[in-house]
Order: sequence, then C-alpha cells, then structure tokens
Amino acid sequence: MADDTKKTDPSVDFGILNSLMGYRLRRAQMNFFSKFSDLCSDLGISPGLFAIIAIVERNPGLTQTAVAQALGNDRSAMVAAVDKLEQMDIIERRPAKNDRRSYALFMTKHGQTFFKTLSTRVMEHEQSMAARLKDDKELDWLLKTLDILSKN
Amino acid sequence: MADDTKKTDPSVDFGILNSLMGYRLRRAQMNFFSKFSDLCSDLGISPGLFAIIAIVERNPGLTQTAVAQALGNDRSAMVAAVDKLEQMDIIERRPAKNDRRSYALFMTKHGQTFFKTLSTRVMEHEQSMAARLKDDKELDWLLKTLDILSKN
DNA sequence: CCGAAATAGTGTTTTTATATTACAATGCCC
DNA sequence: GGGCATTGTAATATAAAAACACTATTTCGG
Repeated sequence: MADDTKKTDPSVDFGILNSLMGYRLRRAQMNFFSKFSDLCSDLGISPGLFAIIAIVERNPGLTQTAVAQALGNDRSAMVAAVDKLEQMDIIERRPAKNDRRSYALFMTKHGQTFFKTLSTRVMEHEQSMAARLKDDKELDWLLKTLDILSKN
Repeated sequence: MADDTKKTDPSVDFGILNSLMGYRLRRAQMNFFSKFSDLCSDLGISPGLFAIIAIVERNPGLTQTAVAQALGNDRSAMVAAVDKLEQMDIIERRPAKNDRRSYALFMTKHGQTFFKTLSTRVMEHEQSMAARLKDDKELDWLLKTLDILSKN
C-alpha cells in the first residue's frame, strides 16, 4: 500500500454500529490515543502518565490514592506509574505530614519544565483536532456532552 | 462504602485535562465499555466481539481480513475471536468459493436470534444514554462529530 | 486506652488487548 | 513457470487493567 491511510472499505455496511455512541467513541478515542503515542512516546509518556502529571501539577501534595480516585484508576496501578515518573525525575514522593502510611506527590523542578513542553505538544495536537469542528462553541458543546456521558 | 458512586473528589483541579477532548473521550468510552460489560458479559460477549458479529450479520460472506480491516483490527486478532464465536455457534467459517486461502464468515441460525437479543440489550443501553442528550438532533450531531474525530 | 475495622502503599498474579513476527498454502501477474 | 503479495495461523511479546493478599498505619467505638 502506497500511503498509510487505512481506508475503511466503503462497501462494508456497519449496520447498527453506525448508530452506537459506544462504537463511535471507541473509534475516536483510539485515534486520539495513537496520535498521542506518536507525539509523546519519544518522551516516554503515555496518556495515562500524562493525566497523572497533570493532576499532580495542579494539586501538589495529593496522595497516590487521591490521584487514582480522581482519574478513576485502581490505586495498585499507581505504584508502577509513580515509580516510573520518579525515575524520570518528573514527580517525587515525600512522606505525608499527618499520615505515615502515605506519600504526598510533588513535581520536581525538572518536572515543571518537562510538563510545559509536554502540554505544549498535547495542546497543539488538541487544537489541530479541534480545527475540524465548526467553532469554539461546538468544542464546548462536545466537551460538555462527553462529560455528561462519562457519569454512570 | 455504602453506594457504588465513585464520586470524583470535587476538590481536585483537573487543569488542562478538562479542556482535552482526548481525556473526555477516554472517560466517556470507559463508561460505555464498563456498562456494556455489565450488560453482556453473562452472554460472553465483549464490545469487540459484538462489533464483529454486527459486521458479519450485515455483510455475510466477508473474509476474516475484510472484517478486521473494517474494524481497524489486525487480522491476526481475528483468529481467536472467530474461534470463540464459532464455538459459541454464532458465526461459522465456510471455505471461500474463489479463494482457497480464505474463509467466508456467515451467521448461524442460532447466531441470528442471538444477535437479535444482543442488539436489543445494547440498543436499550444506548437509548438510556441518549436520553441524557437534548434531542435526536444532538445525538446525530454527536455521532457525526465523533466520526470526524475518528479519521486520521 | 484497647481492640476492631478501615485505609495507604505495595507486591503478586491474572486477565485482557494488542502488536509483532514467522510460516505454509494459495493466488496473481508478467 | 517464477517471483511476489495475501490469507489464515501460530507463537510471542507487550502492555494495560483488575483482583487479591499483605504490612504498616490510622481511626473510631466503647
């Protein structure tokens, strides 16, 4: 194949799938996911890690489980993630003041600047995708609608 | 915890994540995925398997790779999936007429009725989610927008 | 204060999904 | 007929997600 456009065979009838939000969400999310990977894998950052960094950056001092709850992850998944981010000198664990069981998470100096370059990249991609929409009003509508559909 | 509402801690600032379509898509899709599982796991059907069935039902005689391409999967992933669906007596492989390398996929008798009950369940869930939207126009708009964001 | 129950972090394991690669059989093109 | 692409398959690898148990702590009722 000459180009990399995996053209979905136009002769295939998707039937019920075409009317399913669930299926369309999956396709759209997969597209964002793979573009994110193309964009940030050289920095060793996956979408999940990016989310953790974004939360810690805005909420310094949160414990691991607090971050996990905010993102809807299991707290056991945090261990490996935070281990990696600590190795990369992006965030650091400090013993929590009032609770000797838990760590508080903070950005390192390097993490701060790292997050800036990272979010610049991500926002560029976001904006190139948002350019497919009509206007900012439509973007707001989409974000709000997705939020409504996220709640269970 | 008394109820199962994993309330996202309201005091957490999601910062940039709030404005990212990618993140919102992920949350919404996760919600659909888990609901689908709750709804159909007793029948042994995952969202991916459902998509395969839906394609075969509307396009009898497609080859495995054709289905894989339509869904954006790798054809190697089809093998286990079709194996399972054949064991469940939902679809069947028949030797393709003009190409002895490939199989053509068809619904079995049982698969036909099975798909009906399955899609009834799925549509019920879909409609309960769609009820969160303003009207059908908004639903159409959402589907169209997600489609636009799915193309790379 | 004591003891039961809950919670934080961690390690371990399992499951699931997805990607990669290799290969035999077959088809297609010149 | 010979070279090359394609189909289904197998065997891995990889990765992400979930389940479970364990230790050290905290919390709370009495």
